[in-house]
Amino acid sequence: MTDRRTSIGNSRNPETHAAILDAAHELLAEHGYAGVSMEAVARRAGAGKPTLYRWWPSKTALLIELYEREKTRALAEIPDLGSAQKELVALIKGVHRFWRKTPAGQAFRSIIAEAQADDAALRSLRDEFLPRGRATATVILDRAQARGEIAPDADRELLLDVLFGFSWYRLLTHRLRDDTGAVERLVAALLAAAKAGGSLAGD
Amino acid sequence: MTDRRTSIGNSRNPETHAAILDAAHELLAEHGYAGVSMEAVARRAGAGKPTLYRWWPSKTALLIELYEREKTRALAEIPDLGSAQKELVALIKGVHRFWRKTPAGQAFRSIIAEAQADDAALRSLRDEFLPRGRATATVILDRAQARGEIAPDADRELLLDVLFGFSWYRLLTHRLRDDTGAVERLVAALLAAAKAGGSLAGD
DNA sequence: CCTTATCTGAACGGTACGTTCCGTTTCCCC
DNA sequence: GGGGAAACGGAACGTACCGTTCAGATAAGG
Repeated sequence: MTDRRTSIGNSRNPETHAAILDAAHELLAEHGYAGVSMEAVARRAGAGKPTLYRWWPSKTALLIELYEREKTRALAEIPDLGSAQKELVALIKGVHRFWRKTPAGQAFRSIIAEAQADDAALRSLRDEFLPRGRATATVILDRAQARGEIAPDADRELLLDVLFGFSWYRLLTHRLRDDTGAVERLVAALLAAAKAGGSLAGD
Repeated sequence: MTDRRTSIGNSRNPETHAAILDAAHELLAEHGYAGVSMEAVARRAGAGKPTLYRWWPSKTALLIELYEREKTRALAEIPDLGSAQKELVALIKGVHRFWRKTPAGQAFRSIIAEAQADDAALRSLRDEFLPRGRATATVILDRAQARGEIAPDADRELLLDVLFGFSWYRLLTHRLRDDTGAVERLVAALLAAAKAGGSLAGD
């Protein structure tokens, strides 16, 4: 959108790269999912469509890179807060805030939506993208197990499925905001079950 | 797809109505979300596009009607099974089976995806479609409260958000199948919390 | 009988997709 | 210093779908 850009020769132009991600960022913030098309991004970025397709095979790939960029900017690791309750609540609420305050929420909604129409996108979402996002939670659960806050045989995957499922549900129905302590109570309930070793423990 | 249909005069032709829903059903089963376009449905049904748009303002509306039709065919009410645990597990597993065995799962994925690109579709999904689906669960929770299985002030909305959030997550990541007793354990954990009146109870 | 509403089919302008070709720029290597 | 090689923007292409409009045909209902 600024001055004219062109090739810088034999290698990739980082300005072009940034301009395209910035354009996607702005379109996402202004018009949501529907406003983001490869054509619109190219127009806004002052780039050629072949340039987009040279670096990103699909719109989903572009959105994923945008999401990761925002993530490293806005989302920090969760430090040791003394209890799994506090840490998990901080994690979930941090993610919700991230989704609300940045275009990342829009991007993520788009990525999920796209995955429902494209099998390859679904596999990449489930097998590469989501596991990366679970890394922070895994650290928290490791600490919790070391503290003895959850049983050694607790079904951690199920616990995370429930927490992220809840988050997805709120995101996809546009209800991230209604925080009447729901996250706190949900985490408390799940931790209680995971500690007892009864219900959320391995089968 | 069968013989030629035409107007039957002054009133709506039920064969046309059925043929369009059947065509959507088949396309959904064969090609998933991506295979369903208003054009493709019209072609397969041997119908005119104006006919589709006369009765359904959007693809989402068509998919919702298709979903409801399948639902009344495949999904029954949950009878009194003696415990909320059994009933909720039966409900959730029934829904998962419904999503797996019929095109309804594809339809529902499409409806959710569409809602991420269209605000009107999102509102209709959240404020009309989903509440209808919660009716069965509400009956179960009423019985549970009458039995004293969950506290009178339990946060029923949160409980359902968690259960359906989990189900959505599994549906949208195409992992409805891996039942290692996950549903049973999740329901048990939530019911325990809702009975204690501590964590899942009203704030 | 004739208004009225339905149906199919064809066509329209608009948007986006993903690709191809072109001419230009500049680095990298010889 | 010269010559690929690869990147860049721009234009155009064919395909697909969108949602709408028009035409022509059908047949119920008053």
